[in-house]
Formats: sequence, C-alpha cells, structure tokens
Amino acid sequence: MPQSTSKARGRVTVKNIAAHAGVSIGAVSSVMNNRHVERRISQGTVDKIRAASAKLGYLPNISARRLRSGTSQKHNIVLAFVTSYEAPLSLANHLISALRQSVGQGGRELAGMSFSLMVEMFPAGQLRTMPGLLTGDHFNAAIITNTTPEDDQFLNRAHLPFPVVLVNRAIPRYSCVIEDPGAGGLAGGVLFRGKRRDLAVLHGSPLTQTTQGRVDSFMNTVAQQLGRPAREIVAKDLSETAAYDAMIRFLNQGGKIDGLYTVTDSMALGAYHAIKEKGLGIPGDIAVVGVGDYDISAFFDPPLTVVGVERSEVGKEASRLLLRQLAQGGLPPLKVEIPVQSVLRASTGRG
Amino acid sequence: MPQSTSKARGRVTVKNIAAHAGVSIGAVSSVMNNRHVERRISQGTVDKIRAASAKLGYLPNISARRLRSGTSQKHNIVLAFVTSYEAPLSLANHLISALRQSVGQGGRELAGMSFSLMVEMFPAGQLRTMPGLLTGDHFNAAIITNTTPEDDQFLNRAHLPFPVVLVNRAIPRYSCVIEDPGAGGLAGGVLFRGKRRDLAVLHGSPLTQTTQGRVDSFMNTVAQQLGRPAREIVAKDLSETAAYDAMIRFLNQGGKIDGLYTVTDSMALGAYHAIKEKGLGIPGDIAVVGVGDYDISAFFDPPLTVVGVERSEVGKEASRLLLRQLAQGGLPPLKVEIPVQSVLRASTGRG
DNA sequence: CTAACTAGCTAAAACGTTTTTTCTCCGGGT
DNA sequence: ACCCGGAGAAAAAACGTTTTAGCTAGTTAG
Repeated sequence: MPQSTSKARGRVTVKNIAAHAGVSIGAVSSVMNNRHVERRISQGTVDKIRAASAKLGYLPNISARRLRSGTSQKHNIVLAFVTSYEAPLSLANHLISALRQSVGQGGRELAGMSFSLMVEMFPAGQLRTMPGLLTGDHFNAAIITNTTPEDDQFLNRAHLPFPVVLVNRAIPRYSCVIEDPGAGGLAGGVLFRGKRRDLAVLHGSPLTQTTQGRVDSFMNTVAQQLGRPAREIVAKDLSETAAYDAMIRFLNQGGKIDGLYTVTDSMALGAYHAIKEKGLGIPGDIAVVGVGDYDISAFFDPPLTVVGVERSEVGKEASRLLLRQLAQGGLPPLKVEIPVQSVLRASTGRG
Repeated sequence: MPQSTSKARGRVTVKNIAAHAGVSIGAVSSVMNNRHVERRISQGTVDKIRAASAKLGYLPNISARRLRSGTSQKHNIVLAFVTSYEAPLSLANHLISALRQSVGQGGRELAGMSFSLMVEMFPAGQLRTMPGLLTGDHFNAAIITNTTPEDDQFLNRAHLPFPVVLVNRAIPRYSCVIEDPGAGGLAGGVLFRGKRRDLAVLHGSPLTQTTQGRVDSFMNTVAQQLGRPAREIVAKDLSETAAYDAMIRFLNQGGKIDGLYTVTDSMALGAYHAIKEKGLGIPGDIAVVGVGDYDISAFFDPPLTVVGVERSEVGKEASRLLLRQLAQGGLPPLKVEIPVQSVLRASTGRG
C-alpha cells in the first residue's frame, strides 16, 4: 500500500523532484511536458524522474507555467463573472455568451490580447471573503451580480483594484447595468388594460434591490391608476415552493384578486400551481404577469405574459461597459438602464 | 479627445511604465498596489507613475502577480469545469457546489492547498481549440461535460496532461460519472405498470451519448415487455420548440399512443404543449415520463413523472473522483454509474 | 562636527516554470 | 596525438511581478 504523496510538505515543485531524483530542474521540466525525447533525456533518467514525481505527488504551479510559457504571446486578460452560489446560473449563460462575443469582435483596443473567462462564486452575503477580490490577483476585471445587501455594503466601502460592472445593482462609484425601474409599472399597466382591478404583487422576503424596484414601481402605478393600493403577498423566498405556499395561504384566507404580478417567473410557476389547485382559472379568474427570467415562460400553461428585459441586451451592455473600462482606465462610472418590454401571452388573456 | 492607451504595442508591463516615468520598477509596483504611503513614495512620483500608467493603459499580468504574491501561501490548485456554450448551465450549479463542498471537507491529502474554481466554455464540437487544454497551463484538473461526438473523438485521441473526469460520457482512458444506462428501461417499466401499451420515445437528432443510452434502454425494455417496438418521434434538437413541432406533426399524422418517454424535460414541456393543444389529456390520454433534468419538473402541469439521477449525486461523485486523482496520480480510470430513481407524479396518473 | 536618523528612492532577490545555451564525456576518424 | 560530433545533462536566462535590503542626501541630535 503506497503511502501516497509521501511526506511532501506543502507544495512540491520541480526543484524538489530534481533534488529527489538527483537531476537538474530542466530535466524534470522536460519530462513533465513529455519533451524528453527531443531533449535527449535517457530512459533511465526519465524513469527516475517519473518515480520521484509520482512519489512526491507533483502538481504544477499554473501561474508559473503561464507566466513562463505565455511569453511572446499576446497579453492574457482574465475576466471574471462573479455570482453567488445560491443564484441560478441562467443569467450567467447569457452574460458569458455576450462577453465572449464582445471579446471576439473587440475593436482595435482589444487587438493583441487574449481573454480567459472565469466564473467565480461566493456564498451569498460573503462576497468580501472571496479570494482575489481585494488583492486583485485573480482577474483583471469582473462582472458582479446576485449580491445581497451585505455584499452591496461591502462593495460600497471597498475600492476594488480593477474595473467592475454590476448587474442589477446600483452602487455609487460603480458602472452598472440595471433593468428599467419601470418594469413593475408596465406590469401594472398590462393588468389594468386587461380590466383587472383587484391587483396583488407576489414577492419574496427579504427583497433584493431588483425585486424591490419591481415591487415599488408596481405599487406606485397601481395606486396612481386605481386610487387604491395593491395587495402584497409575501413568500419566504423566491422559490416555486415558497410562492406556492404563500399563494395558497392567501387564497385560503379568502383573498380575492383578479390580477397578479410576480417578481420572478419561478414565483409565477408556484402561484400557477396554487391558483389551479384552488380551482381558479388563468386568466379567467386571475391574470398573471411575470418578468421573463425563466427561459421557458412561453411554455407555462397557460403561457406566461412577462414584462422584463431582453437578457441578451443586459449581457451585451455589461460586456461593453467592462471592455470599455478595460481599454481605457479612469473613466467615470456609467449607469445603463435596459428598457423593459412586455410580451403578452395567454396568462393575461391575450396572445 | 485622448488617443486612448496610446501606442502601447502589445502588453504594457511595470517595466514600461517605470521607463516612461523615469522611476524604478519597485516604485511603480508600490503605487499600483496603493502601497505608496507606507513605502514612502513622494506625491510627485506617485503622480508621474499614475500618469504614465493611465497613458500606457496598464493591465497587470495576473499570473505573475499570483506567482509572486502567492509565496509562503498554500499551493493553489486550479480546478476547471468545462462545458459547451450551448448547454444549459443547470448541471453546472450542482457540480460547482459539490466541488466546492468536497474541496472544503477534503481530507489530509488536500490540507495545505487552496482551490480556485473556473468555468471554461467552448463552442460545441470545438473542444480541441480550447486554450490550455493541451498545454495544461490553465488548470490542474478538469471536469468535462456536454461534449459532442466530435469532442469525444478528440478526447479519445488526445492525452490531456492533467486529471480529468467526464460527466455523462464514457471514453476509454478517462474516469467518468454516468447515469445508470437503465434509465430508459425504468421509464418503460413505469409506463408499462401504468397499463400503457402504445408507447413512443421523443428524442432529438443527432443523439448524444447520454440520450442515445436513454433511447436504447427504453426501446429494449419495451420490445421485451410488449413484444413489439415503441415508436420513435424525432425532433430537430432538444429544445421545447423542436419537441413541440415534432409532437404536433406526429399527432397530426394520426399517431396514436398512450405513453410517451421524452429524453429531456425540455422536450417533455414541448410535448405537453402539443398534446394539450390537440385536446388530449395528460395522463388521461397520454402518460408522460421525463428524466428530471429541469429543476422545475415538479411544477409542470400536471407535475412530470421523471426517471433520472439525483444530480447532486453526480456532482458529489465527479468531485470525489477528481480529487482522488489529484491527490494520487497514476490511478486507473474509474467508471461510476449513478443509479436511476423514479419520481412518480401526476403525469403518469400517480403521485 | 560627527553620529544617528529619516525620506525617498533604487537595486536585487525571489516566486516556479520553460527554454536555450553551455558543458562534459566518450568513441571514432585522420 | 588531434580534432570532431553527438549524446546526455547541467546551468542560466527569462517571464512580470512584489518585497526586502540597501543606498544617498538632507536633517537633526549630541
């Protein structure tokens, strides 16, 4: 039974292996890269090195390797997409594709540089513990999203040593891409024009910056158009299950509405379940509007009307902002609002 | 209008800036890291350096920075999750969380090393063009998934210079985690026990290794239990829309079935749409079984019965395999099959 | 008027690689 | 005996940083 990786204290480098095998560092490197034949290393030496490497458990240092062998290549830029473990990666897909595309067609500024894209995740609320954030030794620029209020506070205080673009968060000194704050208002309008008069908004607790905005503008618009406030139905979180529970509770308590706005599509799905279970019809009894963050909202039954941003637009803008800051430092932060569009489908009786 | 980043040919290093500002390299570094006060750099010099840096457009070399400042720290291992741009990232969430957890509780082998997790994406079929794959200068180990047959061919020929675990692909020389190949059979059994006798499988074209397996075992089981083959309904791809189209076409041509197995949940959703549109009931007229790859299959209407693997299990096993190979090189490849479970819901008349 | 400090900087070492250059043998031709 | 060529390996240079030690004026204390 091999004692595995032996006593190798901490890290094992080519130097350790060289010493252990009684050869030079260069020889070890050649063998590790399978260059031993063209470098004319004898079989005996190769075997010695292989044995030492296996015994000590060698793992190359990626940074050193890149540093050395990236010579005469282009400048390699590391871009990070930073999100929390808890958030779904659905937006990530769009953002990453957009980033890659922007990078691909990047103008003269970007010529002569190659890009690596990494996704770094942090536990919600613990952004500040993410390695490389403050030291700047993990990436050259970052798109940060799905932060909690705690994380926002941290960002507010911190001064990150590289360009940053926030998505769906607005914090002073940072460039950001956010959805048009009027999203909720648009939803209210859709329901109002559909002759719905008893409206409610279904949201989670605590509210994130984005969902807060959606709720606020909905409430304002409704109050203004109807002269009385909409109901608020509060779920534990943003999950389907929580939405279902909250909705069932609301209906059981005799809550009567004919129009519902949910701040995420996942909540709409949970609400659908509850509404149907109580024998009510969509949109007959209750019209529902979501926000278009699920890619499959068109396949809900009935298909879900959504008011929301074109997510590929968010990605495009975020990449553009990031690359702009990368190409030219010291620019003032920019705030881009992505306009909201409504897609009318059967859940509001149209489409 | 500033000419932006000036003539800076290729990469700009601290050395360039130092030369441009007429100071030493060390001074530049100190200023770049905002250490100028404790390092006692005069304001004038700081300004000169800042100006030169802005003019030239300095971007630090991350590799060099890590190499240098990672000293006396633990050995930093870079783990990559490699997937195609086209695939949904839903599995990624599970895998990344599992990896992180395994890493967190890693045994004595892993003590004294820190881990970075990166997600690298490649255009489907172009895995071989991914930088760092063959040179091994991007990560120390990788989990690779969502490869196309072309990519598989490449993997078959190539000899990657680091530990690799494949997910849902089996290729000689590699460790892999795959779902129990009997998934389709289980689906057939569920439908059979539900007294369904006219069965079909809905799949995309071309078949991936995983969906091929699902189809095959379904067809085999059906042929064996019923004595006659199931129908095959072939969609253009795996999307909801393609599934909807294929299903509508099938029903329009008078196709008669009472049980349907779809090789992905997205296809089930498209099929739902088509079935309902033709006035048929689920499960009354047609029972449907999916595979549990959408997180929300429980919220389909009716909730979708699925046969599939526990995805957190896949993540756990893949991480385990990867870390095992990382801790001790030269181990023979291992093939782990994750057992399939069925979750009975209303789409097959139970639950 | 020298000794000791300080401010402000430069020079140099180190991080772990890869690659190129140099060195040392040693067996054959003249 | 002399040079030559080649195999095998060691030594050294380089990648772009960060950090530490060291140097030089100028200032202050004794």
